[in-house]
Amino acid sequence: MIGRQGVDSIERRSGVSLWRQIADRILHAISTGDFAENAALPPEMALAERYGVNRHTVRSAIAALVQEGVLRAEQGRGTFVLSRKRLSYPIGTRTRFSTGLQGQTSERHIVLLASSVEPASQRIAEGLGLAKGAEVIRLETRGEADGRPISRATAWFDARRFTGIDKAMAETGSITASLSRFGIDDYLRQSTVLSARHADAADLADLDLQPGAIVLVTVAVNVTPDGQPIQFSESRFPAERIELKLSAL
Amino acid sequence: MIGRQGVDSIERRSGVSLWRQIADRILHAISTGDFAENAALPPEMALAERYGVNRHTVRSAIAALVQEGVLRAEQGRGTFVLSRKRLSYPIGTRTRFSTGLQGQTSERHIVLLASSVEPASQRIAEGLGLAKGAEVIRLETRGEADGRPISRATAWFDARRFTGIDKAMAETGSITASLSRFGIDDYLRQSTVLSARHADAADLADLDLQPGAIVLVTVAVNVTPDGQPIQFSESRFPAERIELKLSAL
DNA sequence: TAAATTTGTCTATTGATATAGACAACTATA
DNA sequence: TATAGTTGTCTATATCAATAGACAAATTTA
Repeated sequence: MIGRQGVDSIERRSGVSLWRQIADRILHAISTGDFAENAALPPEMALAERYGVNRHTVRSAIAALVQEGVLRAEQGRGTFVLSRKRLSYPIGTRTRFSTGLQGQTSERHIVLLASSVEPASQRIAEGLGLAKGAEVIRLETRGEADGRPISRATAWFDARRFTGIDKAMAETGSITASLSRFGIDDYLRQSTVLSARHADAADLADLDLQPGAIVLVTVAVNVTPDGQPIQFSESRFPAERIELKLSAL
Repeated sequence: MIGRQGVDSIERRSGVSLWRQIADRILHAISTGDFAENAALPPEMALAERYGVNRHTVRSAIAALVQEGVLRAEQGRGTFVLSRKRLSYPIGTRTRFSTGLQGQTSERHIVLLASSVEPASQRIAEGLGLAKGAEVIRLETRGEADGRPISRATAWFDARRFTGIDKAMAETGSITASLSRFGIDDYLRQSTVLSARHADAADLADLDLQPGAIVLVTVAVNVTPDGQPIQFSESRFPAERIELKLSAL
């Protein structure tokens, strides 16, 4: 063996408290199967030793995860991992919210949080092929699966072409269904740009996340089959609940 | 306008210190163009008011970003945004490290950090179509562009078929070139699964990141044109330096 | 040159974070 | 039914994070 193993220590005075770093590690260990679902976590003392911190610090991390609904602690018995797998959200040429999660969830839908008409910013105008400042309709939506928020999206449409899409969206709860009211029976994903950051205050509230949570961010343009841009969107996915599976684009 | 605007406050007693949250916001503002590159940031007092914190807290955030090389502070003049754009790393059917960043960087290469032979774990065996426990070669690599680390990858190959690929990698500094030594002139990306998390201690060191940094994680399988799996890999990209552009898969 | 603006440094205080130890409460098991 | 193992609660202490105010140092502007 050349080289070295992965270090397993935590960072002090980093701006991120130890209990949150340990909470993140426990979440990661659960997601990789290192800590099995429905099974007991190692005892607090063992975790404290493993991460090189005090037992009380581990307790803070566990308390946060209990609060988040990831763990359940039982006095005298142990602390148990509740089963909530990360959903795998497919991204491809025909990315659709509802169909992609079939088989993984029993229920899923989109909620329209807000809508407005506004002038297009530079990047949105570019994405939609409009002049900067042209009127666009903005839809703020939240995707939910089995009652848990799993996405938070902002979508923009040409206001002239898609007048009333906000109402259609509120009524149908589906982008696909709303677009079909405007004669668009098929659309493709032209481009997707992906990044990640800490959730901001609005995302924390909308996605029911704890401060410090990470969101995956996609910026995408959907087009008609003949290449006409119809939708520009930015979506945020909580990284602790969702992974993105890139299928044939 | 229905609904509400994005909240612009920060979270207290969240496990993430205010100065780090503000540092993240400033980074985000720079990446969205809200704070222009090569221009002065608003004065500390203005930022303190904007984020609802004390001037000293803003100073802590700025100090961290100066440390990271994002800002430069000059007494009496102001604090300036240095220009370091986020690179756009394309992911598609023919994802290649070097070619994808052409035009964005003047120099890029891969460094082999370590290699070893080990038995395949469950998920790696599945990915490569081998029996669990079969011998695989593991390569630990770092990708760099213009002298800055931009990726940290672990790749596994069937040890029987690719004996000596570690040496080839060390000599050529290229996965593509190494594979061609084994008669593989073309390969495709079969699948990519994407997630994000905080960088662990090893990533922090290897990618020259500050604690609390976020990494994008891709888990991918590369196959020959006839569908034979040849490489299983997990790559970490610093979210502050890289965004992933999903092109035609 | 004087005034205004902006970053840099210092002291002081408060609350959150982390460590340490002791013991209570509860559960499983020998 | 003891006993060992586990989580829950309490006190105490030290360090980090955040606020507050004052003033110095450097630069720009009137």
